[in-house]
Amino acid sequence: MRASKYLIATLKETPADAEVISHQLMLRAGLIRKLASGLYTWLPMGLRVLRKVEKIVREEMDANDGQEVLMPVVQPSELWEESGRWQQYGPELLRIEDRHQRAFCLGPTHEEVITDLIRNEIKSYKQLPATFYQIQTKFRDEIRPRFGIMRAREFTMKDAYSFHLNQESLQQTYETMFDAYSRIFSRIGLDFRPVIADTGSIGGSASHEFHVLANAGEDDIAFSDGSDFAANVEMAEALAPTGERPTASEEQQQIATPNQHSIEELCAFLSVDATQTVKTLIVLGCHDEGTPAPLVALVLRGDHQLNEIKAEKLSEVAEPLQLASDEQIKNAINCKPGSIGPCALNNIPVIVDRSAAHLANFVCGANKDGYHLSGVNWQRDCQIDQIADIRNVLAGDPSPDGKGTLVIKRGIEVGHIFQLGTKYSEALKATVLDEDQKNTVMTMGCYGIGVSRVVAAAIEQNHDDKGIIWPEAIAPFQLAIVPINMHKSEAVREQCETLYKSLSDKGIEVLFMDEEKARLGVMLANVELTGIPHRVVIGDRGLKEGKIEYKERKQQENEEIPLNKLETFLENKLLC
RNA sequence: CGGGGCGUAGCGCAGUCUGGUAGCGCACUACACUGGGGGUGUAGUGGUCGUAGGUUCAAAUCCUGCCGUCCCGACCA
Repeated sequence: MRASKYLIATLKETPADAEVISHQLMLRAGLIRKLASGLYTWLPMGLRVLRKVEKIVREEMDANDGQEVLMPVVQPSELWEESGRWQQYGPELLRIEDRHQRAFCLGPTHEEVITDLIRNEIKSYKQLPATFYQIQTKFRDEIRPRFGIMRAREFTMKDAYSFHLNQESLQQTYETMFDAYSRIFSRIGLDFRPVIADTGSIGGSASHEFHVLANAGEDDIAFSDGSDFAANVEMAEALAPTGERPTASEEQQQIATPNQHSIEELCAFLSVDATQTVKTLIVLGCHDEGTPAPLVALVLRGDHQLNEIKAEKLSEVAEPLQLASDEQIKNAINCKPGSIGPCALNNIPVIVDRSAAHLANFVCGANKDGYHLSGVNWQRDCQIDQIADIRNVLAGDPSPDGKGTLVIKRGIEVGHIFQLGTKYSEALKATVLDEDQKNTVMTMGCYGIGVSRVVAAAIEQNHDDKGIIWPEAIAPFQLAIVPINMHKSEAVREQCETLYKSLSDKGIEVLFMDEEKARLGVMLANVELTGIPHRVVIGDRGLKEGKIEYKERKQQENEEIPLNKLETFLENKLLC
């Protein structure tokens, strides 16, 4: 490609509304432009990168018996009514009407459509297992689109769905996909980790996320330093403290604590450590529609944070988790939220986190405004109805597999695989005839990759103060040819043209900075900003000495390559 | 959904408090000089000041509504 015929839309200054580095660099390098909140146009340079990611994903899916299809973005509401998600999904599902006032939505995911297709097309167990995938535009009306392409409303996703006669078959394909995903992200050149994950709104049982480790990530990932355990913090189990609970040695006392509400304030006021305190959260319990919600108390050690996902999974707790209002608390306990404790809560069930349950002689609210209790002990002073794991793990906690301690890092979720089971096949009655001529509901898996998000994640992980440093596998171009004073030197022009033609003919993707009179500094800055992995600078001075200057984007130093060996040198570097 | 910021040329911003000719830098066009890391000069192109209404002789500027956009929060217990 010749730069003179290519839109190199680089910006000198960082657009004011870009917060994270990948968003800034994608705008500055001229990969994307914003159309509206969460909606982006891919410019030529950016689209080349996106297509390369797609190509790698496609190759690995094809290599594992994935069959590519392409489903519509617009989907009829009837299918979503059938699966129950028309009600469940909430405002993230963008609903629209056609001219006949028929309801449709823009597809945020395609379980319904693929299941509908397959129930009509696959009738026999002999056709199973089968995996179908597409690389396609998804739309999710996010509460808060942010970080550019990282959390956009419209984005490119690879979604795959597998169909099976039974769980064993699903398990096999799940493992195949797990390996395929690992190969995909390795080939792209990312530092990633597969982690145990929650299934969220897609539903199902087993699930892994693939995370690219980067500070801009929106998820916390817990790793063991002593094994390969890795899980999303949402899912990482917090083990019960070992050993016996210390014995009760203090008497319970009521202390006046005027205007001390938060754990921090309280600890400072009483000079106690947060680990010797207990906080009590009042949430709504499970209830039938129309009846008033009962209350449930969740008790945590003062320095711990409630894990909403874990709490929601308790049968006593309403899903989604909802904190009781100040008024509900006032009515039931007759105090403000800042003074609640687990003692004498009348009929409110008390669910205690494992760590909090292990405390003795602790401090908690007195259920009376302006007072706390000290020297409190379980059983002696207050009841435990249930002990459960309801907190987030912290760095330094023991690993749930018993080996090592946990470290917490930020991750960008780029892939997610699920064992769906029969959630959708049952709802949509997707069955096949099995060996015994019985109708059997198919078992399903689904597998997603945020293709456009991968591009942003790659930049988060690979950049410096000059711009992007693309992994070779997804760089928009492999090599940039930068001439010096080409309009004044026929020799330079000839050398550049020859090299450009020869390498291009061999299939190497070359960007030839052929613009007349372009200044060297500008060209080099653009080549660096756009992250092209290799470059040669060709000028009269070097030609006279029979040398060409070569530099790799990720290296600091130039190399001098003898002119007569240049082509071989570059072919060795760039031809796979 | 709650809170806050911002909206003036493609980008980055000043001007708004205290109403009176629409500004600066980058980019872009032409020419000249320069020519091994975003160079210099001269001359230019480009703006319904987000939008609707109000106050006023006069509104980018004051008032009101709306829209857009970005950030933070949604755990005092």
